Amino acid sequence: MTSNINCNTCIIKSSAAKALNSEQLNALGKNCVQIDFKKGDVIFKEGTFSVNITYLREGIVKLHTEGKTSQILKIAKGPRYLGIPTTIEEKINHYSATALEDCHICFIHTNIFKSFIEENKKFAYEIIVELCNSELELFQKCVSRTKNNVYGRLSHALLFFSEKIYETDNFNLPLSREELGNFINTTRESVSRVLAELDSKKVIQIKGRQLKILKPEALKELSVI
DNA sequence: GCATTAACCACAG
DNA sequence: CTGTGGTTAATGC
Repeated sequence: MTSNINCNTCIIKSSAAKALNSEQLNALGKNCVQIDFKKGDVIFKEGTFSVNITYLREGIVKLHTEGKTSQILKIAKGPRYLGIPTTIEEKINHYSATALEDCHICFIHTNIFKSFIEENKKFAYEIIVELCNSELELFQKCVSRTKNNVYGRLSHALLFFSEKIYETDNFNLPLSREELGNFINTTRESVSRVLAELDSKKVIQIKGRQLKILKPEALKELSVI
């Protein structure tokens, strides 16, 4: 149960962890736990105390706010870190993470993570790169949400799932209509209507959550970004 | 004014 | 949880 993890032999290291030497990887193994989550499981929750950096080795999660007006902030696919902004210099999680598919997660003590940043330049640099990518992605999303109408926002989201998450034109949507609405700032009714209309125009094929993108170019035209 | 967009509500699968 | 229809408020032309 309390056996240490061997991070030296991990084949799904983050690009930052690849910069660690063997000694540091041993230290990392002693200061983290790996936990498997099932689809639908809560990984961490908004408002709770947090002393860990969360590393999503494998799987897909949604980062979201709690409450009646729940917003989906981001959909993330492993490998990548999840909780850096909500853990560094913060005691309380500012958002929740829920598994959309089965996930392998490593919880890493914030202290060892911080010490790596101090003692290993390459590690720190790779963390900055990841945070920069994340910010750019959010800027894009921000523009899409501000400049696009419902068609454009949904098109953007469908392309995002297709290109960034599943890397195929044919996949199952990981979200309900309601959640999709929360993701692109609209209502479940609008999502239903737009999906039905795109289907009737043969831009996509939608059956329940089964989605096939027939004309990605058409979706790109609907979205300004 | 008139048309369009999208939210809100209600009700039926 | 979804799909659809009616209603309505806001916005653009």
